[in-house]
Amino acid sequence: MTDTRFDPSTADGRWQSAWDAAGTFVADSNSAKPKSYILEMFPYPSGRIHMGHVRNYTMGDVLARYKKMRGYEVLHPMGWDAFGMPAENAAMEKKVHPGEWTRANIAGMKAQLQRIGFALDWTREFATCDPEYYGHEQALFLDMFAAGLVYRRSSEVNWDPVDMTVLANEQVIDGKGWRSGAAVEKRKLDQWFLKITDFAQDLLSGLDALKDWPEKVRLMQENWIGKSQGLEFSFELSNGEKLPVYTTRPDTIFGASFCAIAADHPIAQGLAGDNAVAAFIEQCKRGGTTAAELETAEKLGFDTGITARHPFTGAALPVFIANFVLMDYGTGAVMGVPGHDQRDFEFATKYALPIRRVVASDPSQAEAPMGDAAEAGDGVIVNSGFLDGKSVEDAKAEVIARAENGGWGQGKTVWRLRDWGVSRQRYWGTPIPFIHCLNENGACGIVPVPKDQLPVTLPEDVDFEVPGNPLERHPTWKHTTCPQCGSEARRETDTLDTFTNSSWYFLRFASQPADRPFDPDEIAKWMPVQHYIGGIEHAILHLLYARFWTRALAHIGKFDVKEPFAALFTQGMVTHETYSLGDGSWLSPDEVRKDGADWVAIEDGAPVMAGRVTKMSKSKKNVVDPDAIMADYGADAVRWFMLSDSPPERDLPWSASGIEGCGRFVQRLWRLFQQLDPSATGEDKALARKAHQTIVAAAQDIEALGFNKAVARIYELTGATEKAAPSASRNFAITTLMHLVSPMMPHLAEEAWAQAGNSGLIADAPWPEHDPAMLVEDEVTIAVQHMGKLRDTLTAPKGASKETLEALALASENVQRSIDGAAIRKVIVVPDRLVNIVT
RNA sequence: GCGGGUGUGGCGGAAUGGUAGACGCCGGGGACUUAAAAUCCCCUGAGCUUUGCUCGUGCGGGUUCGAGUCCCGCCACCCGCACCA
Repeated sequence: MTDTRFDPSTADGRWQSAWDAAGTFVADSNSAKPKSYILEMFPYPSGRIHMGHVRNYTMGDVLARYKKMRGYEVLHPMGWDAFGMPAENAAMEKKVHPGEWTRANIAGMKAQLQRIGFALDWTREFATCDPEYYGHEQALFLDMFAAGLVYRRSSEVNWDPVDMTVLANEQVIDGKGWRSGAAVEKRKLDQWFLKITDFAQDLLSGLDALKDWPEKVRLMQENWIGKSQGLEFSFELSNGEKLPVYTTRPDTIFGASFCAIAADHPIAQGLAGDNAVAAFIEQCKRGGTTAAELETAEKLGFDTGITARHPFTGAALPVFIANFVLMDYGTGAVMGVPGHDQRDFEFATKYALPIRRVVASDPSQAEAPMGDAAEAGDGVIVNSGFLDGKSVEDAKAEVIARAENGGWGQGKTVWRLRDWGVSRQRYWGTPIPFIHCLNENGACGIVPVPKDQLPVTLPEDVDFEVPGNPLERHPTWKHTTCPQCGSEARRETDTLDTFTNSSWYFLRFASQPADRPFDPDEIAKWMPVQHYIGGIEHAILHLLYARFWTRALAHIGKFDVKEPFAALFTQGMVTHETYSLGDGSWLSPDEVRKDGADWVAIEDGAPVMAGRVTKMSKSKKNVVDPDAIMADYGADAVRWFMLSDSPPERDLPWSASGIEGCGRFVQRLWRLFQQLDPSATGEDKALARKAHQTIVAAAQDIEALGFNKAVARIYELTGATEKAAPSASRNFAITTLMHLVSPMMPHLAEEAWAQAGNSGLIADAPWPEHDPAMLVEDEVTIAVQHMGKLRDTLTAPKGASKETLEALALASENVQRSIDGAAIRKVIVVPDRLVNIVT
C-alpha cells in the first residue's frame, strides 16, 4: 500500500486533456440514445470567473455527467453573452477596442472553466459578438419583421443620460438606470419594438404548464405580465369633454364620489395655463418613486372645478388632478371609490369627499358605518340601485353589459406588460438590419437589408472619445444605398438590446448550420432544455424574453417548440463574511483575526467589526478567487465544496475551513481507493447493503438536485467502508464510491479508476447497478415509547409481527419503570418502526 | 401595502406525522511522533439529584397515541413587486 497523495496539480490537467482528446463530452445528435440538454446560463465575459459561476456550472456539470452515466446522450454546451456595455466602458477607460477586450476575457475565462474540468462540449462554443451569430440573429429579426412582430414608432423613452442610451422599462429601477444608477429622463425617439404583448396571454397561460419551475419565478412573471380585467368607460364632463377611465371594480360604480386624473393627463395639461394648476403638476412630478417614499407619500389633489356626470345616477362628481394616478397605466384617469379602494379612501378622507358603502358582508350590513380603511374584500352589493343583492362577480358582469349595450363603455383587459423596445444607441451590439432610404420622393422609407447581404457587421475602426453612439458618427459605415431604388441611403445605427442575444442562444447551441440560424430537425432532437440553471436575477427579463422568442419563432413556423426550458433551477449565491473598519472601508476575511471575543486587523491590531455574510463583491473585499483556491486544493475540492452543506437553492457561505475539509476528503477518498484488495474474499453484508442503498439514494438526490444530501450519503458510505475489514464487499463499496463521486470529483475518480487497472475513462462508465434485494434490512431498530416519549430502543427482525414487537417492548425494563404499574389502555405498533404504549 | 421564502446546536444543515440534530465545519480530549504536519480514535444541544430524568426545532394555541412536520393566530429576517385603478 502506498501513502502517496493525490496530486491535482498534475492529475487535473492530465484528465482534462484525456477527455478532450477522446471527445468524451461532444454531443452526438445522431446518437440513438435518449437526449438530455443540460444548460447553465452563459456568462458575460467580464474578465474573470467568480465563485458564483463555479457553483452554477458545477451543479450543471454534475447533472450532465450523471445523465451521461444513466445512458443519455447529453448536450452540455458553453458560450459567451459577449455584447454589452462593460466592453464599451472598458474601451473608453482603457483605450482598447471592445472586441479585443471581450476576446481576451473570453480566452481567460475559458481557460478557467477548463481548469475546473467541466464536461462541456466546446465544439459548439460561440460568442454572441461573432458576426456569424449576430448575422443569424439579424435574419431572425427580419423574419419577425415580415411576420409583423417588429415595428417602429416614435415613443417617449427612458433615456439614461450617463450611458447615453435608451432603457427598457425593465431596466429602470426606482427611476434610475439599472446599470449607471443615473436618474432616467424622458425623451421622444423613433424606436424599434418587438410585439411581446401579442403573446401576453400565451406567456401567462404557459406558466401553468411549467411545473418544474420555481413557484416564485412563475409568480414574478405573472405579476410582470400583470393581466387585469375590468371596464373602460367615459364620463361626460361639465366642460363638454369626455373622460375615459378604467376600473377593475365596475361593481362599485355606485360608490364613486370623485374622479382623479394624472398630472400629465391631457385635461390637466390643458388647464396648465392656470398658475395654480401648473404649480400643482410640478409638485406631483417632484415626488420620489422609491418604495419608502411611495408608502409614506401623502395623497394630494387639485380640484379642477370640472365635474363628471355619473352614468347611472347623474350625480356631478368633482374631477381632481391627483398625484397617485399614473398616466401610463389604463387611461391615466380613475373613478374614485373611497369605500373600497385604500388610495381613494385616503384621498377622500383628506378632501372630505363622501365615503359610501356599496359592498357589505351581507345585505343587513348595508348601513354599517365604514371603518378607518377601505374594504377591498368580497361581499354583496348594497346601496347600488339595480345591483343590490348581487355578488361582486355578477355585478361586474352586469355593469359591463349595461355599458356595452348603452354604448358608453366596454369590458377590457389591461396588461402591465408593454412591447419590448429593443433599440440601443450603442456600438457593441447586433446592428439592426434596416436601411433608411433618403430618396426625396420617400417611396421606399425604411427597408430591410436583403438576407443575402447579412450579416451587417460592425465597423472595426471606431472611437470612444466622446459619449454617444460611435456608429452614428462613424465617417462611412452608415452611408449606403437603398436596396430597392439604389438611391443614397443611411443604415440604421441603433443596435439590439443585448437581451436579444440571450433570447435564442440555446437554439444555436442545439444546432448550428452555417446558412441558417438553426435546423428544425436538430432543434426537435434536443429541445426543450431539460434542466436550465442560473441565478434568480434573471427570473423576469431574460426568462420572459427567451420564452417570447421561442413562441414567436414557433409562431412563424420555425419549429414546434413552445417552452424553451422544461425545468428551471435558480441557485443561491456564494457568500462570505465581511469585516468593516467602521469608516466605510472593509478588510478581507484573511486580513483579520479573532482576539478574544473581538475581531482585529492582523496588520495593526485595529478593531474590526464583523458584518453580514454577503454575496462576494469587490467593494466589500470578500471575494475569493477560484484560481487561487484551485492552485491550493485542486478542482475536485472546489467542486465538492460547491455541492456540500447548503441546499443548492440557498446561499452557500464560503469558508477557509470548509474548503480545507473538502481538500482533506479528496485525500481520504484517495487513500481508500488504494485499498482495493483483489485477494480479499467473503461477504460483508452490512457494508454491501449500505453500498447498494447509497447507489439508489444518491441517484435520487442528484435527480432532485439535492446535491448536499448526496454528498452526505457519500460521506456516510466512505466512513463505513473505511471501518470495514477487507472483503469482496469492501472492494465493491470502494468501486461504488469511485463511480458515485465521479460526477462531482471527476479527476480523482479517473485517477483512481486508472490506478485500479481499468481501461477507458470512468466518465464513460455507467452508473452502478444496485441489487433490489440488498436494499432491504433484515434487522431493524424499533423505538419504544411510553405516552409518546422515547423510553428504549430494541432490535428486531424485519417484518416482526405486532404481537412480537409489543411483547418485546413490554419486556423492557425502562418501559416498565416508566409505566410504573399503570393500566395499559392502548398499544400502538408501527411495524419496523416503533411501539407506543398509552396508559 | 401586496406576493413569496426562511426560522432546528457555536456554524452550514438532515429528518414519507413515528428514535430531532444524519453529514460536514468549528471546538475539546487522546494515540502516533524527538517535535510538527499528516493521519487515526473518542467526546461535543442545554440542564439535572446522571442505570436515568427534564427541557429543547422563532412565539402562543390546537389536532393526534405521537408534531420540526398538519391546523389557527402571531413575531423576526430575507427576496420580489408596487399609489397598476
